Amino acid sequence: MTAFSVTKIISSSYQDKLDEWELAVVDLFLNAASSFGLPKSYGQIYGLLFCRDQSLAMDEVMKLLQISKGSASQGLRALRQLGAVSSVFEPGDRKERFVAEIRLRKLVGGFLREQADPHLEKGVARLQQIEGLLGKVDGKDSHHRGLRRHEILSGWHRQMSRLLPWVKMIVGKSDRLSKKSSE
Amino acid sequence: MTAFSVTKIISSSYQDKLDEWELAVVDLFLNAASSFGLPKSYGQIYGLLFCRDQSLAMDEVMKLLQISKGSASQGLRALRQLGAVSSVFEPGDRKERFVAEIRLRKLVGGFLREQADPHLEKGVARLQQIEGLLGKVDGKDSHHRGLRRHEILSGWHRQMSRLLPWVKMIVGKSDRLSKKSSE
DNA sequence: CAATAAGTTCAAAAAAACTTGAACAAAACA
DNA sequence: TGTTTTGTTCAAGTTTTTTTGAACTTATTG
Repeated sequence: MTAFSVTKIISSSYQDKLDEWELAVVDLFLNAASSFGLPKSYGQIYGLLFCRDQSLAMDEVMKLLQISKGSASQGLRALRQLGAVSSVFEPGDRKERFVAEIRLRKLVGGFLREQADPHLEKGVARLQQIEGLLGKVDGKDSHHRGLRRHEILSGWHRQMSRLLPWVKMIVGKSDRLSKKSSE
Repeated sequence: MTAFSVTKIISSSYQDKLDEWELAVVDLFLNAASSFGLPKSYGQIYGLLFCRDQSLAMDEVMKLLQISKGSASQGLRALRQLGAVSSVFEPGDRKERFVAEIRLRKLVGGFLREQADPHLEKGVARLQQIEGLLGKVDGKDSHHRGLRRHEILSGWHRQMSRLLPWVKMIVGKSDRLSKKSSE
């Protein structure tokens, strides 16, 4: 390897420890990830990338956060799938490098697409299953009760389906506060 | 104890096993609870009560779902706290009995109040903490970057604070589908 | 082509979350 | 007041989830 590869040059411009405020931001996202039902390491990784102007490669993420190769690899993949992170390739470098998506609308949209939408789809199947089971029910009383519950659940499902598009619309429609594209 | 206490009379009108469709509904709520970050047993308990017209007492919930005293007690308490379940006292009975809240707006409202609102409040504190740490930062570069990130996070916080009231409004504002108050 | 580098996979270890049940407290009864 | 019923608490056990790291695949370099 050349003594002055792009990797070396770029890497050398980073410290191997975080500023205190960066640690606080990473911790903030760690907690946020937890409460969204995502692994903490995802939050840490996103938080780190969120703090940085320059893209980071996987090994830098590992070193800065002191997490394993496996966590870094899986976390970055999942975050990209969610649209929370995107990868860039610096020309002349083998490594894949990552940057955080900071437009809230994109983040919320990705989360809803990957987490909420699948649940709604499974909901349809479940409602049909319940409908099926209501056929072979013993008592007439229970059957009637079941039908009423099925109607209620269908109504909820419909309302949730209506709500999600609104959420996607509302988030990110406000006046700009910060200068650059934080939506 | 009197041979014909109210408890005995009420209890005897219940089977000790669920209909198939009820099992499916319980399972549906078990999964729903998981994906909202709540323990599965909370979902089961809510699902059971959701199926029933009559209120159930804790021991009946335990028997029907085959869960422990501890789970039943904690689950019912948490669900009441969330506004997903309310308790009623049949006159002349010592036991506390429970019914499910089936108005979606109440459910969503309770969930947001108990889960989302606290996070937003903690968020304020965290933003202040970060602001504080930005004071004692070494490099001028990092300081500037930190300020920009703080602005972004503040913007997100503001937007989320705006979103929640909308969600509470939108859910439950639709035309009625079922006859009785399922909102 | 061998050697090196980047990234993925997955079984096992570690950590976190949930459930259980026995001991305890509080209230109602007789 | 002593007994019984109802409900809570929490340490220990169980289950689930997350993380780790060694082995592996793929791609690049010399």
